[in-house]
Amino acid sequence: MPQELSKTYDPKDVEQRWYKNWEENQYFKPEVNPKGKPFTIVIPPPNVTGSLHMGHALDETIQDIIIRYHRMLGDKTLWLPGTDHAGIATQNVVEKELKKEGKAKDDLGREKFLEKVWQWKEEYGGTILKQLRRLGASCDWSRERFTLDEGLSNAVKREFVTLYKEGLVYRGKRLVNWCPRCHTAISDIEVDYETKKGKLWHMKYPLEKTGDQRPGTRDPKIGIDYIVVATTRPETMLGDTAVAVNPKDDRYKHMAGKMLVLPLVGRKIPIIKDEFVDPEFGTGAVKVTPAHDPNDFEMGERHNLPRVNILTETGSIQLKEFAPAEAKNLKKYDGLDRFKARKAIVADLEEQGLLEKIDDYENSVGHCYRCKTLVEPYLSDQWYVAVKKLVEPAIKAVEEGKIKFVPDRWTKVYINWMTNLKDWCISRQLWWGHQIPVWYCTCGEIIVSEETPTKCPECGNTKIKQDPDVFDTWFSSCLWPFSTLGWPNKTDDLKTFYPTDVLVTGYDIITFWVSRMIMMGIHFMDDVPFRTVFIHGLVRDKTGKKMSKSLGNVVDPLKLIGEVGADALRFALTVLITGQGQDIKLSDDKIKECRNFCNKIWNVSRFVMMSVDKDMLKEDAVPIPKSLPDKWILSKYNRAVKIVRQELDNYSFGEAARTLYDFLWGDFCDWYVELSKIPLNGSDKKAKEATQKILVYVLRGTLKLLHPFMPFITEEIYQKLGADKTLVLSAYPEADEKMIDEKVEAQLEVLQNTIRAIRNIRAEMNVSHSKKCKAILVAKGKEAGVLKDAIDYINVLASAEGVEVKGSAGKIEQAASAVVPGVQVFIPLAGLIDLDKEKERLGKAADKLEKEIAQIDKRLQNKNFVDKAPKEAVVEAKNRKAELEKESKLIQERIKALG
RNA sequence: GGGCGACUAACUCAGCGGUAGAGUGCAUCCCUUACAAGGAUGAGGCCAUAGGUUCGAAUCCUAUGUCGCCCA
Repeated sequence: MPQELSKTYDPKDVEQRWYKNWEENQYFKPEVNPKGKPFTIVIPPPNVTGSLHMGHALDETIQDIIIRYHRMLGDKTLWLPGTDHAGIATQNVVEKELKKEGKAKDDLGREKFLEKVWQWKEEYGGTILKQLRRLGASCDWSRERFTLDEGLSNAVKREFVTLYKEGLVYRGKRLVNWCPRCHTAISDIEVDYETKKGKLWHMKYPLEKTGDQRPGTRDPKIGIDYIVVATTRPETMLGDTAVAVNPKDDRYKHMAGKMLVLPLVGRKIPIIKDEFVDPEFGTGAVKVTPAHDPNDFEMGERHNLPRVNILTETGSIQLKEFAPAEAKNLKKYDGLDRFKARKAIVADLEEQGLLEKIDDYENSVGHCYRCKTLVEPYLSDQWYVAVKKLVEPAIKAVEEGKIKFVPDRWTKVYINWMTNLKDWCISRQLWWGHQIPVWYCTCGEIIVSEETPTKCPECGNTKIKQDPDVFDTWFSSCLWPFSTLGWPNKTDDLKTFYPTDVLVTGYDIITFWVSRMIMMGIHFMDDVPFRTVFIHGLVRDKTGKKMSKSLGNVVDPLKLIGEVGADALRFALTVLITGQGQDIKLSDDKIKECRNFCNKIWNVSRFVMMSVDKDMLKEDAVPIPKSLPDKWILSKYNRAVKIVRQELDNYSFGEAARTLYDFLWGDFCDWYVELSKIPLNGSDKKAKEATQKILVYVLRGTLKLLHPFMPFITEEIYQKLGADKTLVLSAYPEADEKMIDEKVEAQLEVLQNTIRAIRNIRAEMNVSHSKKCKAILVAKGKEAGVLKDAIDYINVLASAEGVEVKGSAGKIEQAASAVVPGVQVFIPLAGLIDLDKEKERLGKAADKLEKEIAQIDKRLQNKNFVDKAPKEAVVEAKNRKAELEKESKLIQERIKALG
């Protein structure tokens, strides 16, 4: 009985139905393979505010392929899902919501605001995890975690308190990257630098008047000597506490040690000498603002300069750190935004004749990676991780191969970055996150504790105040590979699943996340967090541009899933993965190609189901091949199994997908299925039965091979074939090496070549498909044997009839002909062939052969080649030449025969 | 300024020492009882450039160019 299947594959109901089934049956729990060896991946936790974009789609598809493969290998496989609380991003989202109601977070207060965020999280936060299900991700949802969970919060407290006790975290007043819009510090790597066109202002700083003035550049208006300094940030001059020159700079030798009077402010500042100053830059003299520039900060340290913080947290001028007399001079600037202040200050300097000139200048400026606001170097109290001790073992682990980067080139990037790592600012002036477990007492005592203290242990005061800041989100996500498994508790999961096996992520967060997990994993677990890091490229649009909202080139994976199905999307992303981990250019064409592939799978399955009795569909035994095509497809199939397994083991996902595509479409559909139609429609019952069994066997095996890549369609068909359990838990096929038979493959190639030659002649001679043609095949030995057995196949596949196999050509004149290795093909076309055209066709074939022969000949005549190349290479070349010469000779004879 | 990567058919990319490949597109033919989301056939490439290593280089090395990333 033929099965009833629609003519095209429709993924819509299939995908949702199967995911529900899998989830309900808890197939994704590691416990389904209780005896297997543990295999673990933790998901790079997406932002809880996020929704699925193409980058996720690629990342999760790769992980799902690995996970499903290992599950089918019988491993005790865990893919642990979850989300990240994403401090700044989430707080921003909720603040925006509040703004719509005309409120700010300070109107609510910390507690109420946090309630709001939690509410928001409960309502909208899970979206991305639901979307992962649409993609087919086989995560163990019973183990889902969130970085602000109670357990993970405890882990962060343990982390901080331990590091504090070890002296690896400290509090310091330093310059941080400050986002005036987010009102928080951000770490060095959260700053994006952008080259922008700006100005270089040249300002005159007058020398303090003393008795023995030396000749300098005399400004007649001011009447005293001055120094010109160049700056891109004129407004920060309010905070200048020195001017620096290079000690080797002769121009300023006489001025060092003198004092200047800072314009507008009236502060007396020294001229100092520092190697850091580049004499080539500007005038060779630079203003030093220790509170507002990282380099100046360091210079300030070296020369013991005071720091004057001139900005508020929102980036406006503040006067509270100025001396009273100075503040009085500056009243007009108080509260001005930094950009307005710049204008005012430049205008005032100009008015006083202290602005020499303004040049155009390009420099790179830091922006907040979250909100793109210009970042301000800002002096404030922050907590830092002293990374030096953590970095060393983290580098060593990678150098010793305990962690392997795939592709390997990322190793260098990682080590290079780690080597230059600076201390990590971990406090953030936000509300959403893990509040820092530090309490301050009025007596000056600092209490660092996992438990919330009720009073000061020193003075007994109960009015202690917790640090209002929270931790950088990455300070919690760097624990992810073990905090999610229960750490700091010694849970069974932790024992079983740590270290995890693979981490899959894009190269953009090697620095943010991967490196920090390695540091913390080694530090707290005494073992690496994962053994392999698979780094993939980023998904770009079809022209190679980054997908972004502003460019309007974002492709929504969910929309695509709705249109073509998750399987097609997954497969498109997978086939585009390259060995070098290049960025992926996703195009509509590729998506369409993969949707068509789904359809191909669907239809060949329809064919198998229509061609095989229902009870035979269920048979799972390895079939016994009868015919040459039978042996051939089993050889090709087992070869594919072997290669795909190797490729999956080597993380060559693109290769594996392409191998399967080529096998299923190129070998199975184009050849075996077409060849199978002969025995299926023939009278030889045994041959028919063998073919049917092989069709089912190879199809079922291929579905298994494909399942990690395309879970839905494969399960749907697998079940339609009749199965008593899910494909999710079936065993991944193993190659039977005995079935791989090169001789058989070579024999079928003779058949393929012959059929292609006949088809070619027919096409060139415009013989319509419906018109059968006669064919005479001249061959000897093995080739003759193959062809004699294959006459029925040739008849059908090449639309021929009356095919003869002969030992020699004899007299054949009115015929088109072709030569393939071992076989001469003649198509008698009495009166139909155009002699000139046929000669031209043969001539072209002959030319091609001659060219190749000449090439090989050149090699063989090279004495060095014959002497030095491996013997096999020489023999191969000789054989090849002989074969080509034979073909060439036959064609030449043909041309002669045509006259 | 330092580093990394890419440059192969019209397009997107494989291949990474021994006869240049795929998909799409194009051209021609075909609605042949799995599939027109399909089948068949064909055209199309001094593998960026210049040196070098090698018997032999798209493949390894060294420069150069163009483009793209990362770090300072």
